[in-house]
Amino acid sequence: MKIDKLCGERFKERPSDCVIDSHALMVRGGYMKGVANGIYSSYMPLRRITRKIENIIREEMDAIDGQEVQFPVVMPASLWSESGRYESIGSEMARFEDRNGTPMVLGMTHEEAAVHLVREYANSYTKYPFMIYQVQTKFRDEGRPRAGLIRVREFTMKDAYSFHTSQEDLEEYYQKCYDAYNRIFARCGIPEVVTVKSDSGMMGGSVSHEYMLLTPVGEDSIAICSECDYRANMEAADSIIENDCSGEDAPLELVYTPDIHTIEDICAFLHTPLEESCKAVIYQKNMTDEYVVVFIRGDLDVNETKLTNYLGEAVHPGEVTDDCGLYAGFTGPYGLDNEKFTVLYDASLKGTHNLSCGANKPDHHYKGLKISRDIGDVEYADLAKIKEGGICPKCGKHSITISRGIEVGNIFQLGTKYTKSMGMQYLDAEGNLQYPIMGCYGIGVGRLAASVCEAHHDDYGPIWPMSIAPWQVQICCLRADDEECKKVSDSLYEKMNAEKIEVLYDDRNIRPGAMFSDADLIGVPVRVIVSPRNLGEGVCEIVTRDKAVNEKVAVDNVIDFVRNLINDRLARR
RNA sequence: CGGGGUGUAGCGCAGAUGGUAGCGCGCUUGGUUCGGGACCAAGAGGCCGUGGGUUCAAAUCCCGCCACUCCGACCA
Repeated sequence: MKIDKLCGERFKERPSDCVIDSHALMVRGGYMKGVANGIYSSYMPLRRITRKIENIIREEMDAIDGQEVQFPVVMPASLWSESGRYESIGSEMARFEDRNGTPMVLGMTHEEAAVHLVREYANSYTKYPFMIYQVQTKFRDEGRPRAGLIRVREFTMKDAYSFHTSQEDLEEYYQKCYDAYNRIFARCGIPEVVTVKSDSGMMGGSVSHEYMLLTPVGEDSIAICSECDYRANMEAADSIIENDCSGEDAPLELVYTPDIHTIEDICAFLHTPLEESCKAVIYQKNMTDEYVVVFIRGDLDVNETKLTNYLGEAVHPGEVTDDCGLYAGFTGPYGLDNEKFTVLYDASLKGTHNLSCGANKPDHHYKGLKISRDIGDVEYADLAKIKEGGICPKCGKHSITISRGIEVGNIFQLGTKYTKSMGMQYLDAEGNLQYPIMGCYGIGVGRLAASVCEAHHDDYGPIWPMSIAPWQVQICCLRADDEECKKVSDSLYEKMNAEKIEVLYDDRNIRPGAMFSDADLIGVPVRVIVSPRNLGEGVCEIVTRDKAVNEKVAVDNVIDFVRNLINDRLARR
């Protein structure tokens, strides 16, 4: 490919609306162009990168006996009604009618399609286990796309679905997939990706892991133990709290606290630590608007995902009205009408005493609350967000740190949620009807490309690893108007093409500075610089984008040198 | 969904107190240059997001839409 015909503009100024570097560089480098909010077209460099990523994924999926298939982008709503998700998923699923008025959807994930594809075929235990996968476009009408390719509405995803006749078999395969994913990310140039335990969300199922690239620009928060190997998504991280209950129990005492609403203010007013307070956080159930009051230690926050999972239904922050029976800023456990509201206690309140809390009437709080004495036996649930410096659920030390990460892939043990709801069954060896157990496994291709860029770039552009670089070599003919320089460059270009070396050739008559800047933005790993100055010594200069190599090589040896460099880097994993 | 911001040339932006549009980059032509985004000269390129209103006169003031974007919520 010659660069003067390469579609896409490269430019100097950082676009003002790009927050993260990978986004800015991929726009500046002519990789992509926004079409609408969260929808992009790719130019050739990005397409070559994503194609290489897809092929790495295919190799690894095939290596664990995956079968590549393809599901449709457009599906009838009825298919999604079978699993119940046509009703349960919100506006992130695009819905429309075809010309006959039949409700249709755009695929945002393909569990239903996967079950549909194999449910008649896989009617005997002899056909299990198996895994099918596809690489395809998905559309999710996200409320808030952001950060270039990190969060978009339309994207390419590899999604895989495995089917098993026992939980043990699923777990064995899950582990294979777990390892395959690690190989994929390492081969794409980001071996530093870590796995974390995660919440399964709307996918259902129990065990799941997310593959995270740790970076401050990531949009997920992850709890990581600095002492052991515990890592979990904030949503899934168990919060463990130890309370010191030594000292005298104070009596319950009503205090007049005019115009004091927040728990911080009350503790300051009463000169008590935040840890000795009981905060009320009020939610409403999405379906019924019924109030849910969560009591939690004053220094902690409620994890809404845990709350949703505990209740089995979604909630939103509650709106406290004048006549609802709750007093904003003065809600507390003592004297609260348990019949009228769903009242929950976070485990952080277990074994506490001398708590400050609301008194369920305006301008008053209690101090000296001891739940076991003043309220009685209550059930405690883990509803709190883990916090920085918190206790590690695995090793028990105060060693939790919170990091940010980009989720580049995930794997789920789905169980029988879809096979049951969609009536997929097989006959086991004893002739009994059984529901197969499923796993599913996803990787966002574009997000992975952006993540590699985010992890490996400098001020001048991306530094693509050889395995996914848009081209392997770039020839910079520094003086296209110099006969000898042009002749040598042309000949190198021809030879590389003949040798199937992926080469981008720049023989434009532009100044060296501009040429190097463009090359930096395209991020090709190996650069061959041909100039009158070098040719005067009978050499070309070979440098790598990552600055590891910078050598003068005799013109006749350039091809060999480059080929070895490429092979070395491809062999590295 | 809540709260901000911005829409003026391909890109980045300027256009106080209303008077029919300008700068830098990029693009075209010619010339001089040539190892980290050169210089000179001459050009091309705009329904000022959109619909209303106020006014003799609106990019500018008022109202409504739309789009993009940032922070937060939500998010297989």
